[in-house]
Amino acid sequence: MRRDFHIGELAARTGRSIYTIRWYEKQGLIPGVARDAGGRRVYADHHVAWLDLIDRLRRTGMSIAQLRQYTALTRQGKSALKEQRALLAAHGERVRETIADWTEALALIDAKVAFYGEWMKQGKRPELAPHRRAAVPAKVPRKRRA
Amino acid sequence: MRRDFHIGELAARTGRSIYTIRWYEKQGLIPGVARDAGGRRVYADHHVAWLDLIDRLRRTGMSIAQLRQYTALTRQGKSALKEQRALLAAHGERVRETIADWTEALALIDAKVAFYGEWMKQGKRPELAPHRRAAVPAKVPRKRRA
DNA sequence: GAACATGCTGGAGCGCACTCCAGCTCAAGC
DNA sequence: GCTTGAGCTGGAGTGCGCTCCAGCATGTTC
Repeated sequence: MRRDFHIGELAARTGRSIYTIRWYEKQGLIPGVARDAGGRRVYADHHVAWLDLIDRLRRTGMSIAQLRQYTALTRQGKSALKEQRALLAAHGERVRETIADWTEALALIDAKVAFYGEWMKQGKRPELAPHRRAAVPAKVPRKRRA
Repeated sequence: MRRDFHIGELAARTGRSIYTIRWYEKQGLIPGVARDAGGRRVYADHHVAWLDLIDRLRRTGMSIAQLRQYTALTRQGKSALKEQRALLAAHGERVRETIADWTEALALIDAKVAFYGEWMKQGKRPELAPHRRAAVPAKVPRKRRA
């Protein structure tokens, strides 16, 4: 069974570039990276799993800064369990909100696509374009950049 | 009833900054902006609606470049209806995929939060951490930066 | 007609998340 | 023992989407 390996294999197994992995480490997102006699980084299977988790969080909009915080908490282990949980739960909440937001947007997009369909079918513009009546609240400051 | 207004009011009514509005126009995202005698931009209510639509699309991950394309198509009016519809439908598909992706990620996050809860309750790490068994496909090149 | 607000332009700057390079070391295979 | 390949470092560069500024023109109020 495989024991450990170098950065090239980690890159291949996670789909991230070697550059990115080194950069992530520099940002404090990859704890527990040993070096071999020649100064090369040495990884084990759990690093693959960790990078996959990181990737899930990144892809759901978690910033590098928050990821750094989370990583720092996991480094503290058991003593910071509560904080680890809280951070992840908060992120989950943001994800839930975003999904709701996107779902709402999707309804609008679908309506507009249907509207175009009608327009094409009838050869003339149907009454009241959907986006002209959409009561989108105007002043709300944008919370996330999804 | 209100007829038209200047950039300050448009900014106030859409929640975007004056800078952003001017920049959007430079990027070709705001068609039909007239000028008054003094060279100032003049807007009407439909610009508010348009900016709200733009915002919906932006917030669901449409890039400025795609928005530019879409705007160009709407400028062509009826003759490009089919393309407008296709572009929006394609975006809708991407939104659908992203929602699915995020929903999947949310399940993982919730599982991990629950795992932390167990750990804290039992005082010892439960069997098999969820992210260590998650069979995330590794090599798939990331398609979007959500 | 002076003061103040609002708007204009071109262009510089910024924050984020990478991405890449030059120049070097080290290890393994022939 | 020499070539080849993989990895190392510090630092520069990139793309995106804004954000802001200086310096100037115009409009409004008193």
